[in-house]
Amino acid sequence: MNEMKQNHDISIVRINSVEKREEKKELTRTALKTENFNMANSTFITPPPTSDIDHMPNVFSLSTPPPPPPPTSSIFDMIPCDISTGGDQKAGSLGFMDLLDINQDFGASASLFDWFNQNPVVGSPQQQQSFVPSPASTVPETSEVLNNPATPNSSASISSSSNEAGEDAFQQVKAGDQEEEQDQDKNKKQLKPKKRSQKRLREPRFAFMTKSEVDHLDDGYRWRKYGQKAVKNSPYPRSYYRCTSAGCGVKKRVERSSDDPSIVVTTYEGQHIHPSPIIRGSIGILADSSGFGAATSSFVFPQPLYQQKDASMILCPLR
DNA sequence: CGACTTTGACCAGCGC
DNA sequence: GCGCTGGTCAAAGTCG
Repeated sequence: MNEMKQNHDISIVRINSVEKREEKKELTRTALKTENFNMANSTFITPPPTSDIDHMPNVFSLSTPPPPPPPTSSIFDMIPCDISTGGDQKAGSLGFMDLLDINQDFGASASLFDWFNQNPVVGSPQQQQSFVPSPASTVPETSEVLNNPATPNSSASISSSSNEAGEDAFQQVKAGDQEEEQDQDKNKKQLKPKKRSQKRLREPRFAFMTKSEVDHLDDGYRWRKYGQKAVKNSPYPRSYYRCTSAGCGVKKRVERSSDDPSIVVTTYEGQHIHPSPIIRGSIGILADSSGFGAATSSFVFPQPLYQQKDASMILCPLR
């Protein structure tokens, strides 16, 4: 429980479903374009030298934070980060969904993905923030999450590569999702000849970093582990999980940061096509009130990781 | 006995 | 073409 009062870190990143290298190049370009968005009140991470950026797994521009949440009946403490003013970050009592402002109005968005789509980086420089990971933060190369674990103020970020190219790619992938799912089903059915001839398109991915003792955080969904691989330049293996719900192709990868073993990097890929089978606490309320978790929701955000005793996190916009 | 994990093998993509 | 790496498969093992 004390951990909840400690510094917590989590960052959430929307990952475009483009090939990793294209991602990297595009995002690098974006970062280079936006790296001068240094604001007086920002927690700005000094961009690395251009030559270093090539070696960075990714760089992201920070998406516009959601509008302030409406009054809520959540049983959780609602102490949302003051996004507009950079106010208190009383993360110790923040629920994960609260931190995400997920129980707020996502409008017509059926999902967080949709919401991200409808809320690209817009507006003033105060709203738009470049986010370039610190060179010291070398999350393993496959990690798409790249905030700085050592970011002061325990700040974390909802980040997205919300540049135009990224949006386009994201939209394209969304449009191709159904097709892809069908292909995946076909692949599953035609198991023996392990042919994956078609170039694999990536589903939209979210990644976040969690300070946690436990590798596999209980997010409310049921997962089946289907693989584990040693990660290059990291003593910690990466685990691969698939959602066990029939027809749900959501995957997640879990790995520990080699730099900070207390940080677990979780990457979600795909969209749940079903509500979470395990509704805890007020998440159901939150889900209902926001449309998240509804059967029609195309993506149900990971559930209350913060409720786990070994997990601690904070989610506030980096500024 | 079903659900899940472990683990070695396989495949695809990419860089050299 | 070859080797490396990430991602996935699937048989075997484990657990409740």
